[in-house]
Amino acid sequence: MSDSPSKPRDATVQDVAREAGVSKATAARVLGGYSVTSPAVRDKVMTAARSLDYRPNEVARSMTTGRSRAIGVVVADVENPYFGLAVRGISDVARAEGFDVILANSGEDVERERDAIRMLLAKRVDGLIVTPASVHDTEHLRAVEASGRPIVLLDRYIPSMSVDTVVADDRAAGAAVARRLTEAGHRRIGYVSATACDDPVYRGAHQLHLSTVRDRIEGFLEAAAQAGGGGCERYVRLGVNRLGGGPKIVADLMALPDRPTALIASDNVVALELFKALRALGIAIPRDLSLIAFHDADWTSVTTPSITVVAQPCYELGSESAAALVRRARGDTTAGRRIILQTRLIERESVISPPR
Amino acid sequence: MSDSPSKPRDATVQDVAREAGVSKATAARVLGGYSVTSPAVRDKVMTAARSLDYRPNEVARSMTTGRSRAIGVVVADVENPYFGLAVRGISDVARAEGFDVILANSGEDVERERDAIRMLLAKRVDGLIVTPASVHDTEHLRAVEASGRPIVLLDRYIPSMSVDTVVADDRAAGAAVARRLTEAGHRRIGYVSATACDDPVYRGAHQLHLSTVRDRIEGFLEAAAQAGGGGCERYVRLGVNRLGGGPKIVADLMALPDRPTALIASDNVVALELFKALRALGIAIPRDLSLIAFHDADWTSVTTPSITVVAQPCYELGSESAAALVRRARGDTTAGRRIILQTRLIERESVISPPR
DNA sequence: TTGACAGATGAGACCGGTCTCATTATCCCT
DNA sequence: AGGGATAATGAGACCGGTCTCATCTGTCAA
Repeated sequence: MSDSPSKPRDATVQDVAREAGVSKATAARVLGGYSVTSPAVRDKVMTAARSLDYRPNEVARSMTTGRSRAIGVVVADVENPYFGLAVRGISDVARAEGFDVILANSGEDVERERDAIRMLLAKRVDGLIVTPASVHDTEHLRAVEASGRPIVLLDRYIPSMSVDTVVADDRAAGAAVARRLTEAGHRRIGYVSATACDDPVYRGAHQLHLSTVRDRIEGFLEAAAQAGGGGCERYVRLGVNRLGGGPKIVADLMALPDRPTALIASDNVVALELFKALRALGIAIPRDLSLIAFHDADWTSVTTPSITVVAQPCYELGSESAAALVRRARGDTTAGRRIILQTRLIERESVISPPR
Repeated sequence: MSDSPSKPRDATVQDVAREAGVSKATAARVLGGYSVTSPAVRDKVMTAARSLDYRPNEVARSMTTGRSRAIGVVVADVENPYFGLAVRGISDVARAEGFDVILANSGEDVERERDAIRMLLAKRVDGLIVTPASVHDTEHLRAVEASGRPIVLLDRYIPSMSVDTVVADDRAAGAAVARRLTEAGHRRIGYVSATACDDPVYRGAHQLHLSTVRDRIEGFLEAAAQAGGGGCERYVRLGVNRLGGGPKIVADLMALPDRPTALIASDNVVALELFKALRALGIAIPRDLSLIAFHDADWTSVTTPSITVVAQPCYELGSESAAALVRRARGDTTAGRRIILQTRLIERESVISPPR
């Protein structure tokens, strides 16, 4: 129908070639910047290209080459600044290396993760960076590995996969937090995570489908036990979802006969939930209860009291994984490596000795 | 070199056709789900496809069709949860409508915005959603509009462009904030924005290259003046960057002979900066100074005092823009519309009457 | 002068889908 | 039984690049 106004079909190599009076092959050589051409021809072609406002069609280009100069990133939660920072790390490195970044969001859902990977592969990205939503549900990840397309795991490792993986030292971080608290005198320490789980009561590491959470809890429990804080398993709570659940879990913990004297929040969203719930119950931090949170979210320094946190190398997590992926995309076929970055405990005001 | 192990080149329509014993055209019909085929053939082809683990090559597909069933999103700052939420709104709608989302980050930088748009167009996305980094530097956006590819502006409008635009009612929001403060008795009200600017002193709306900031400030100044708070222009400060600058700007404002009795923060990052800087100076909120911030970031409810904020319809900003874009991609050619969503003031504890 | 050789260009196949058009098989009706 | 409409399939062009291979020209050494 009304197609007359906006039909100035994009200029193609062929069009440019005609305008410049050379063959399609020659024009392509100039425009694609490959092979050799004479300065005179180069000039003619570039002039023609400009006058026709030629823009290369990446789709056609990547169909023939099989490569797209793009890397796909599947992130667990775009809304979380934690991953936002990692994405910036990825973008910066990718850009510097000449790769575009295509970002997709899984929302911690394996189904959507699968979809996102399918789409990215269909778009023929040169490689994938994924924060796997589950250590258990991984055939789709293995399929990528098997297909020979590079894949890098970000933030969470999968024990049975040997692809490049960039993670924080979560076990050490969990242990460091436990030590900080036991040294302050705490023996009954709780751990609260957002990770969804059928059963909010901790029954063992096998329930956990994220390596980060699993490692942190194991590191914490082990270090706590060593320091005389055995049996903290009973203070581990899972599945604090964003839409509440915090108040109930906090109330439960606080109603225990031997209630914990310190709490560890697995990420900044959980920390916020705990903070609110504790305040609502009239439990003062740190007087009645000490608190340490994972992730140095900017706001944790501004609450009253400010919150002692584990700072994680988010940006580096991203930049290292991008660097690894680029190496692979360029042909590196050495064995997969696991890059483990260190965390850092930032002391603030939310930890003191337990009340007697 | 070591190419022997991972060379099982992906199966193509041709391969499936051969395996199923039909022509390439027929196999394509079945696999592409178009035209008509007999149930028997359909069966044979699907079986063959499964056995060969066929996956369609979207690149080839979109080369012939010219469409990619993907929409490109250029967001100003992935790290900002404000946009994170909007992205979720976009994703949800896009997904429901059968579109993939390709996300790119401009970091509020026009140059990167241009790059991102070039890349997305080269990938032949079916449409673009952009949060323009500047109202002034817009030829690349106009070029998209002129090319006939749908483009929707998100969060910020460009007065001279008539494409679909989804924004919050920033002018009304600015006015509402001003009224809230003047009704509490404030007459000297400051406004602090992160928007970069050559000159941190406000000289007029023309310096501002973001419609959001401009509208908010204009709405604020107008409403303040009406209520007897004229001359607040001198309390407007721009360019609080993330890496400090907050302390200096706050110190400057507080050193003025007639220092402001209330401050408005243009977004939650600025609010955080102000909060820290004020605390460092020993200025108590709300006793010495009232504070209202834009964006209901989750942490604003947990500070002491909690912060009165303007809640913005982030998710809806995203979902509406995606809906608009999908409409366009499906062929709607009616005139561009501007969709204006309302904000809401959430009362908390950071506003009281000014000290005498 | 001639032949080897490098540099520059052209012709055309190819990537993996979609889609048009022609052909064949099937069915229904008079 | 014959003819026209319809359904199902095949053959092959096409999208816009890349890339191989052949051709042509000019230079230089023998």
